[in-house]
Amino acid sequence: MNGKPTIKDVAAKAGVSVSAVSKVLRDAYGVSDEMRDKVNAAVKELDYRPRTAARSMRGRSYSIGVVMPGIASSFPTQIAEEINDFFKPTPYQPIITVGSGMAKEQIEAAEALIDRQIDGIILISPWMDIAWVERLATRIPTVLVARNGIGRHYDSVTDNAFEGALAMVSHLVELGHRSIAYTSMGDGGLKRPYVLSHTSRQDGYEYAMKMHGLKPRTVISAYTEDGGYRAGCELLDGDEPPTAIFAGSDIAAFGVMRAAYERGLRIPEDLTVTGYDNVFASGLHGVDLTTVDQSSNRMGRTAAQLLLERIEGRTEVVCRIESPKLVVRGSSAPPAKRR
Amino acid sequence: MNGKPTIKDVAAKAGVSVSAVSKVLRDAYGVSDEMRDKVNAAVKELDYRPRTAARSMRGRSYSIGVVMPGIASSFPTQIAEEINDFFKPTPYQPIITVGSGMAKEQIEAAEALIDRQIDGIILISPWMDIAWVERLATRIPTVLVARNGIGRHYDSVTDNAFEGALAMVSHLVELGHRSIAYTSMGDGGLKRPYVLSHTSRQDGYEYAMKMHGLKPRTVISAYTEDGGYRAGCELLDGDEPPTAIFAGSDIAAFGVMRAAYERGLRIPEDLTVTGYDNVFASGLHGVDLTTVDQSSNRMGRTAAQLLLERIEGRTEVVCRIESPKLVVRGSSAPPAKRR
DNA sequence: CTGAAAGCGCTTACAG
DNA sequence: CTGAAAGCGCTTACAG
Repeated sequence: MNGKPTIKDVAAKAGVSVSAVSKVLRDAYGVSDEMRDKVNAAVKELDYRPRTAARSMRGRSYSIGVVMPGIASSFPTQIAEEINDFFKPTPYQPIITVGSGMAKEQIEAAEALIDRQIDGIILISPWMDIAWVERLATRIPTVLVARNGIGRHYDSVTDNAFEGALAMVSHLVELGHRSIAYTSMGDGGLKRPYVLSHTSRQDGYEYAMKMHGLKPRTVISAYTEDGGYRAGCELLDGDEPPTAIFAGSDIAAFGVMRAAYERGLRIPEDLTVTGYDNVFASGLHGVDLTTVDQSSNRMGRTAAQLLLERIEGRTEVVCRIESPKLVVRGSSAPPAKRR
Repeated sequence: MNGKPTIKDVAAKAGVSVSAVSKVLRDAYGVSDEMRDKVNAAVKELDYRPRTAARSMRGRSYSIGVVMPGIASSFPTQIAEEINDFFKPTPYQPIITVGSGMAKEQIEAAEALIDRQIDGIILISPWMDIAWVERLATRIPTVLVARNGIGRHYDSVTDNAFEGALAMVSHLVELGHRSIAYTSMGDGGLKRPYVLSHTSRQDGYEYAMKMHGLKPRTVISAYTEDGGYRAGCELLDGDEPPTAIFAGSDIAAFGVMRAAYERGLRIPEDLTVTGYDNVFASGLHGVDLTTVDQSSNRMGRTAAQLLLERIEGRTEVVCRIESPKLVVRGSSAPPAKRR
């Protein structure tokens, strides 16, 4: 046996018939416990997974279709929409699957797709450890979005988060801020240099602070409105509240703003708040958040393009790094003379 | 031949071999023009589409996998995420596909899924005409979200948009407004009662206005920030600018707000602006939009539940209508004494 | 309870 | 250029 194991391989290893394996797999009526155990052992040993395509020729595909209108409203959805647009004129159909921000769920989602015999896969902000990704990439054309590091078998598209964070800190320092805090999130156990963008943003922030002779001050919490709120509370209620808070994502910045308003602070008069991502809501009047745009409008297309090239045979690794740009709006201003 | 046509049926109809059909389909080398024409005619006549599952057993699946982290940031994405959560503990895997807000693209997206042998399909805000949907529903379990009317072969989940719009108008009238304009979007040629939610919102608005003895005034434009902006400009630059603008969607309301601010108007002192949907951004400090929440947090799960029941054999039609609720925030207030 | 055989709808060498 | 046959990896009656 070579390549992905089939039901035949399982049957051979377990020393039973193919139909018996099929029955155990489908939990069908009429199998002895002994048979079940033997088959399950063989399945586990071979790491066997039934192919949905073969299955659906007779039985069910266990696939549910969902058709929805456009979705470009956050970084991942924007990327997904561009991928979709890119493949429209080709015979390929993107099928999207949603995991959470956890490695385990993302692996499950990816495997569900592989069971469906996809020709290639794009992972957006993937939390899986790099060994898993490399293994995946030896089996199927793979492109990663928003994950740093150069792979051996896959392509990647990232923004230069280090540079983006650096630009933001420089902007704040130029305005006169000296006490600039940063909110980030945990690294999820990912090891350098194969980290997600936010780690690289944090690196950029810390590097820039030191470069300007300032002391970095990072609070770790979630990249959610609530996470930002908690980080904001911690910073603003502390001994020496900063004059500027650079949130690692716009969503978190919204939470920081809430904490600030709750304390009667005006933005930007009393406190400067900035973010990263340039999501739709950041541009709204009344929000007007200074942020960094990671040019996600190109990242999705680039990822799709790279995947297509791989499907068509390219094997050399390509790693594209887009340059982010600072978007200055009304939430940043010089610090108040005294507090 | 009965059921969906196969390559065999095409071959029989065209009077050629199965392999010949396969070659024409894949544009492979070595087919005469005559053969090509015969096959294409048969394909068209039978409305044949190759099954991706069978295809992928030897060749390509023409499916691209995209794995992305959570996406609940707009009405459709929120629905999609809940569907996803619902199926997590089941053996079914939702595969999401993105169309635009146009019937043609949505049909293409749906067909791409059917080619992949899905067991059931959920359509979110579908623009296809009802005959197409009914035909689909006779072939495969189908559930519609946010589309009015009771089907013969499919289930549906909607919010009571009429009631929601009515509640909003009553709120505005209670505040003292008499001149309340509304922004909607086109009906896309859909015929009553099988309309999308926004038509029903408009009906509710117009009914409520008449009920209060007021003259309805609706501007049609897109449900986008820009569409709202254009509608806002039209209303505010007109002869008798309204004291309140009820936008048919939050996104459009953001555009109306931009038009207002651009003209130096304060919200809510000089102009009341309200929306519908209660998207994330509406709750942000500085936006603080009065709106209607269509309890989309239940709609997705309900749709998934109904689909599962259909897959498992139910055939009676179920139509669930959720009650929306008014969310009063800072963008609505009594009209200025004089303008 | 277990297994040999047919078949799902395609594609792919291989003859003709 | 065209077609008969084998095969992809499963499931499904059907015997045993």
